[in-house]
Amino acid sequence: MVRVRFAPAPTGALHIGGARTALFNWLYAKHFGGKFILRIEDTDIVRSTNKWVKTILEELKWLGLDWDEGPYFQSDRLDIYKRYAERLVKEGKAYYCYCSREDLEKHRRKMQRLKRRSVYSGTCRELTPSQRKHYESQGRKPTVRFKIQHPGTTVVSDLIRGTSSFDNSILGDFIIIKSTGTPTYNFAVVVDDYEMGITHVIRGEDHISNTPRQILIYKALSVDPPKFAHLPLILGQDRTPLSKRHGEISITHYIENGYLPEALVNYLSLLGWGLTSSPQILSREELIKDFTLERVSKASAVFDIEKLLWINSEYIKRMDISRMTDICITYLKKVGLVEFNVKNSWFKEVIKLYKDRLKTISQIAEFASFFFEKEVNYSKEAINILNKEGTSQVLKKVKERFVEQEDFDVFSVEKTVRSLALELGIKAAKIIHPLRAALTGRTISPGIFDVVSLLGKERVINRIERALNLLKG
RNA sequence: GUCCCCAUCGACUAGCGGCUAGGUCACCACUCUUUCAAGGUGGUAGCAGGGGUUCAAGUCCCCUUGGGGACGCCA
Repeated sequence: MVRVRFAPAPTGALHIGGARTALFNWLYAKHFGGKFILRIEDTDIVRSTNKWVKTILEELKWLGLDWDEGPYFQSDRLDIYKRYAERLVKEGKAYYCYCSREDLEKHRRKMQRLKRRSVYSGTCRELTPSQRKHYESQGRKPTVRFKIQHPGTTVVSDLIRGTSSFDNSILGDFIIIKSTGTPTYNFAVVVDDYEMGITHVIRGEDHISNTPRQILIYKALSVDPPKFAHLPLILGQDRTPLSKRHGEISITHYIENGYLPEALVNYLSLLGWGLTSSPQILSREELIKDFTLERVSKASAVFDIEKLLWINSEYIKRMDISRMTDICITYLKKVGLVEFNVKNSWFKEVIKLYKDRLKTISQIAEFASFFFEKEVNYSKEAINILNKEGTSQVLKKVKERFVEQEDFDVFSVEKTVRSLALELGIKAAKIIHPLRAALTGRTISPGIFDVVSLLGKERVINRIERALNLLKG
């Protein structure tokens, strides 16, 4: 049975990279009918907060990455780590270290100055009982360090990158329990992954150099390590690791700005992974069916918002119109553009006009505002069109026709405008452009006959009158 | 600095010794058209460089270059 986990630290919102890691774990579990476990790694007491835990859970739920077990919290499991650490000390595989942070920092700086790799010097490796007693009497709180066996080599085999070996001497005796009694990342992960029966550790490439340390802990504990798979990193446009500098990277931002979860999932799945036949739009089911770690690429991938936007627009185009309408109404209410009692059937017609034009749901507010606002705001370009010679004559004529007209459906409106153009001996465009400017305040809109029809007789006439007044003044 | 990893169009990728190096986004042109999108058609663009191995190298090996990661009582 495949058991995988996603283990975020609640020190910030879920970001693009974390979401991708979660997604790949989730896909792997689903593909093999295994379990996806959520574990919160909150051993950094200072930076971890409950607020972020809540945010991360919400973001995962929005993405549809439901977990089968958890969330487990490492902060609830401190006794377990302590027990394992004590066992290692008893077996001579770990030891208490009384070195102060200052001493360690000094050593680190010295090694840096000498351009040497900084590894723990092993000062406390062979303390005698009386030395320990002496330190204890000074009130020093020890850390627990893992004893690295060297000489020796540790081989890491990775499902994505094959094997690579590390000389143990570069590892250094690392801390597994902090002086506060909480475990460090490397130790807690191993204990948890073992206790939780994790079979595959799928995580970011930045963890690759932690892996030999973790393997040595598994060995010391006399248990088999899980299989490892390190995913390539996600980079920004400048090929440095994706961060806030590159723009919005929190999932919350994408939730709030009109992206669809299935679109984001689809895009994320394509970052560092691809099919032989390369369709780009893949449903959740197709992803689950086709996902394998063998197809994950080794090279890091650049996050491309343009492609995400394209995928999002594809999902918008394919979306059921009723659902689309609901989502848009919810969004427009949120930004205060529409009242709470909007007429759904009318609204649906408006949304239909924009379905093929939106890249994000939030663009509806920008593109269609003139449908919802009482007063039209005229853009500079629209005013230019209105100011063209003969415009007011044309607008007056159209207005007259509209006043007389009973039916305001799209066909009737189009017929009216086109026959007027014929009568006046001008091109329909000569009427359409001023009309658009007058009704929408813009030079860009969906088809003008749809706009006229949906705006309705009263508003259309009012707006034309207002535009005419504007021209006089 | 040391260790580890990586390298196909601007971006994501297909390719697992024999392809005119394929697809998608973006870009450009044309088309449709009342504007803007969407749609349709076509196009520009790539194997980082150098050595090997082989009848044959984008594909295997080595070196160089470039990029990244790690070197915390962060995870």
